[in-house]
Amino acid sequence: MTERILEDFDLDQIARSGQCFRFRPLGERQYALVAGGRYVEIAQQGSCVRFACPEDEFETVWRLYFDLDADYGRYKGAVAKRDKYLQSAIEAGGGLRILRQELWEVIVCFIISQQNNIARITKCVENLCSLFGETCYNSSGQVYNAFPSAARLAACTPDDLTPIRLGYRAKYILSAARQVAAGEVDLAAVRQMDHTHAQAELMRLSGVGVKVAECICLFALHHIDAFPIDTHIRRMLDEHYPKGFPLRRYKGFAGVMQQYAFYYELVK
DNA sequence: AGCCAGGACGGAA
DNA sequence: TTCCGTCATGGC
Repeated sequence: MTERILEDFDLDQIARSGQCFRFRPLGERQYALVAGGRYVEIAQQGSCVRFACPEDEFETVWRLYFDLDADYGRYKGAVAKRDKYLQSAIEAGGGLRILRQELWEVIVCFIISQQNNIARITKCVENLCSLFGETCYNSSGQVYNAFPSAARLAACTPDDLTPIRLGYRAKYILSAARQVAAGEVDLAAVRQMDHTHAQAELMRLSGVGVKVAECICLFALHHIDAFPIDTHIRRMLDEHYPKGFPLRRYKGFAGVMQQYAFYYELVK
């Protein structure tokens, strides 16, 4: 068990932010999370966050995963006082963090996300893991399913994926899995690329366009200058920033502002 | 019944 | 380059 007092951290906001689909609610401000091949239960009371794991696991895994060494106060402080929209967004979602999720998992999750809603995306991901993910047991006897590897999915037929209810996205995922499993797209190399090159390389994958590639860059590769524009962000930009979003002001971390805005559009 | 959901793709124009 | 029809599924 590890406890920490964390600033700019809200477990509910993070779990509902739509960047990760593997938070399972356990109770009031409590979640089970499978990430990085691990299962952990997390609970928050006020600013106190309890991780049901040893200190060393918290330090070596979850500190990085939740981006706890970054100063989100600095990001929020960069917002202009007169920018009422972003100020409201920060007020609503000031506890958000940009997670560092596993690359292949984020690729698949955001291929699924296209023309879809978060509730159904979550169901698809759960189905995918329970059907094809390796069954794992942690030290406290918890049973959980890892996210299925590219090789595992590449071995599937379209019929195998029917019960997942992926719709037309199933063929994208099978194709992308084959590209990765065959080494046609080298994910290890993508991890070493800068934002621009990573985006271009990711777009070689079946079912990955500009928006999905930006989500992958932001939520897996931690290129926090990535700025995915989906239907909500598009509508928000048209309504609140008709003469353009101040990307210059947030140079290098515009993706953090995007996430505040996206979350605000979800909950407002 | 029709519209929308964290879009991408292939083919026209 | 931009535009357009199409692609599954489920909730409202």
